[in-house]
Amino acid sequence: MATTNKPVSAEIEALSAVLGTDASKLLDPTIARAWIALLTAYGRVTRALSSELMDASGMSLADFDVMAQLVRSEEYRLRMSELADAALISKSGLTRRIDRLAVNGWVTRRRCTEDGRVHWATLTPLGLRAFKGAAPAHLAAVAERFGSALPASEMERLTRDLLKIAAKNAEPINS
Amino acid sequence: MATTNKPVSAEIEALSAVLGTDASKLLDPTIARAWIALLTAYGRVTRALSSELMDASGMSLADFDVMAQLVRSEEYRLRMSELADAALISKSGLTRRIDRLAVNGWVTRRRCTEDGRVHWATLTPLGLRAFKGAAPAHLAAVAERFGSALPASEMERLTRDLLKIAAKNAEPINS
DNA sequence: CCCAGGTAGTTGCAGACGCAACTATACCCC
DNA sequence: GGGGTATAGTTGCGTCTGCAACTACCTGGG
Repeated sequence: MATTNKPVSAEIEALSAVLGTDASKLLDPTIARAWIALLTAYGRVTRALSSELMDASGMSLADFDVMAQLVRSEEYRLRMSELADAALISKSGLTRRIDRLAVNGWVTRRRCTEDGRVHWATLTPLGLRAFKGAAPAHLAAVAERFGSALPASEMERLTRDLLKIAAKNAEPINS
Repeated sequence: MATTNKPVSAEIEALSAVLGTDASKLLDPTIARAWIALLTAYGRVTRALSSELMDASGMSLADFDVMAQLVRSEEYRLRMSELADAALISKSGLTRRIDRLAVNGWVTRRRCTEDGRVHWATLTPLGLRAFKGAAPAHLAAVAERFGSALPASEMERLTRDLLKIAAKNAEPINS
């Protein structure tokens, strides 16, 4: 990664000199710049959003994502594995995240009566209230930190491009 | 976050119903889609790159970034705090990362003779060799997973957009 | 029946991160 | 030149993560 103040192309030039071969043949400078820009933009925005959300609502970004998935689900509940896939985290990560949300009283975990292997994670009324309390400020922060940088048409183009990249890398997260 | 298979706009619709107010006034759906696309693209690409790099070279993505910063620095060395800023991690994170790299013999840490507070992290010849060994495959993977999704002109536009977003969120990482 | 094999979820473990408090050094100014 | 302040780096601590091994449960074939 590079800071914004230094020209990113220098990275490739330095690598070229060191690698003995022409590094720009290994990684086109245009691509390198874009990749570093993605890392930088992602890192800065998520860092800021995460600490703002935590300060305002005592909720991590990952908590918010998980609860958002439950909010948009029927009866506010999902099976553990569905939820893990939707929130893009590992099964074990979800187990412990639900533990923490359960301690707060925001989510319950109940074994399914029809299939004993399945557990339902369900948003509680308290959890729903917490989410409703957190969402406005968090969504406003996304709009401010991320959304306000580009006009709408450009934002749509950005979406298309990013989804193409995502599509190129569509692999399941849980084995 | 959402999976790719579900229409992202559903997220906003579901939130609207639940939040009681019109969620699209809190977060424009265009922005929401773009934000989720960014999270998804970032998550998938870095996850894949990270495990490929680790398997091939026993090096984490963060290790690679730190070593890349040293490679492009004069005399292959940087002060701890410069390096932390350049690699976008916290001071304490860097301290421990350098510990690990030092155990591998890839980096040394020496106190500066002129200013006793300063410590220089220096890439060793062994570290340089490890980096040279890892770089080609890793850079090729970046080109494949990230770079090949878009034509060059589009990639440049993407870079400009991402840098605008990064610029909107330019805050120092270390207090 | 019951056992083999598959699926859902949890747990042990090791690695990583950041914040805040701490140590060590330098600098400044009276 | 001694005390206050600023800077560089490390450490204690709590938290988060994923992988691999494990438990619990279901299901289908003999």
